[in-house]
Amino acid sequence: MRRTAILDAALAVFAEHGYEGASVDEIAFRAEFGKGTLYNYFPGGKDELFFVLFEERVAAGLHRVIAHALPDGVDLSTPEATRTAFHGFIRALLHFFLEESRDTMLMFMKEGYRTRLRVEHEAGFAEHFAGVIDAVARPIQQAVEAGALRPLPARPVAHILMGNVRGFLMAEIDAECDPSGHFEPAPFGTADQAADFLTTVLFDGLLARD
Amino acid sequence: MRRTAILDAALAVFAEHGYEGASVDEIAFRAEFGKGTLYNYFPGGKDELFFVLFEERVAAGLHRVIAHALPDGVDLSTPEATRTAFHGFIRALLHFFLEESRDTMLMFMKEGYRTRLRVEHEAGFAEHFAGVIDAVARPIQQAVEAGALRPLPARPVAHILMGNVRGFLMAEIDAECDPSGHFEPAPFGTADQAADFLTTVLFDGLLARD
DNA sequence: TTTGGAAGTGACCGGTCGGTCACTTTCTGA
DNA sequence: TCAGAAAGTGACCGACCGGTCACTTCCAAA
Repeated sequence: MRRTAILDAALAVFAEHGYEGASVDEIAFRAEFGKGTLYNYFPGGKDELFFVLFEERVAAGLHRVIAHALPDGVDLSTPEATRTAFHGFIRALLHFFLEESRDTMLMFMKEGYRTRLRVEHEAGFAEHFAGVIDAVARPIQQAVEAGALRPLPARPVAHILMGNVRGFLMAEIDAECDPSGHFEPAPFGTADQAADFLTTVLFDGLLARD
Repeated sequence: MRRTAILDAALAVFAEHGYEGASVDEIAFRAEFGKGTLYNYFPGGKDELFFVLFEERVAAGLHRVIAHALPDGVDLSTPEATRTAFHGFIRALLHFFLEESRDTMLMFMKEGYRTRLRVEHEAGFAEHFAGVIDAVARPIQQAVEAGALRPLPARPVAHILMGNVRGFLMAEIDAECDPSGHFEPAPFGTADQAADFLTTVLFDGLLARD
């Protein structure tokens, strides 16, 4: 499938150089097609490539992880069950981005903010973002109603949760992009250790309990 | 002071368009100088402007807030005192970025990741980042040793804390850049409400307590 | 008033990049 | 076999941008 090959190449180039730094020539070269062919498949050019990638790789990947790790009917009736469920979710997110599709993560990290700047696609991006947050907020709301979580508004909590995962991934990029060692040691350890750590901080809280 | 005028203009343009989108012509135009003058003051051009701004505005501002809100000798002997101290710190950070210097925040948010990509200045950027994290980690370590916080490693906790502030600011940008209303309502409320919310999540934890 | 250097300037240069389109190659079905 | 359509191509174009430098303006000291 030509389309997929072009998207793969575009993802790799966006992940490596960011949106501005990516050149359509390089994308076409890596996909082993002429630039004209690329424009046959994506008349909108660079812009359309970025949007489609965000839609089909980033947003779709996130929804897949959410559906798998926090399925309808997951037990959220007690604090312990809720903690376990979200611990698994955080771990699944980290594994997805770090291992399954690293390029997706890099594009997501480096260019996340850009989605707010492109007026043409603003509505589309906003829809995807809101969809992800909503999908995470739903089980949170459920757990709040069951008395398993503090009575906090669900969407802000979902923002916080996703923001912390994002923060961990940023730190990973730091450590990776820094051969001189200024950022080492990697602040969170492995993906599993990071999931444990994030879960402890977010669900148990930083304050000591007797 | 010419230098300051140029830096002010550069900060405004970087905040508005990001690093790639900013043109040296526009910076010179806004500073009301010829482009040549700009190169007299900053021979390194765009790159040097960005680095100096990051150094003198972003990093210096963060250190000022830290020194003011978490001074040496602040009481971190009990969970309650620690919670109060960091609540004040989070509030001070949000106020600094949202009210005192919005452009600084925007540049910081939009281009934070870029600092990892510019090899020439990598060491300088890394030093500033590490310095900020260290300054936050120091009181955290103190509180951990006093038994006020869980026995978690201080630097990762500092990362988490700063990452959450960053996440809130990102959400603010979203809400601000979205006239069509897809992101509304602003997920965290005012800066003070956001500080309360973040403190609750991070220090008390999400799980319900009987 | 003169003068020499410091400060300021913007037209210009080389290079890059997104996008186009006239042309070539490949496919298909009659 | 062949003709016409579909798919593929890359040289080229115009726009833009960072950085330069020969020139002008300013100013302070003599």
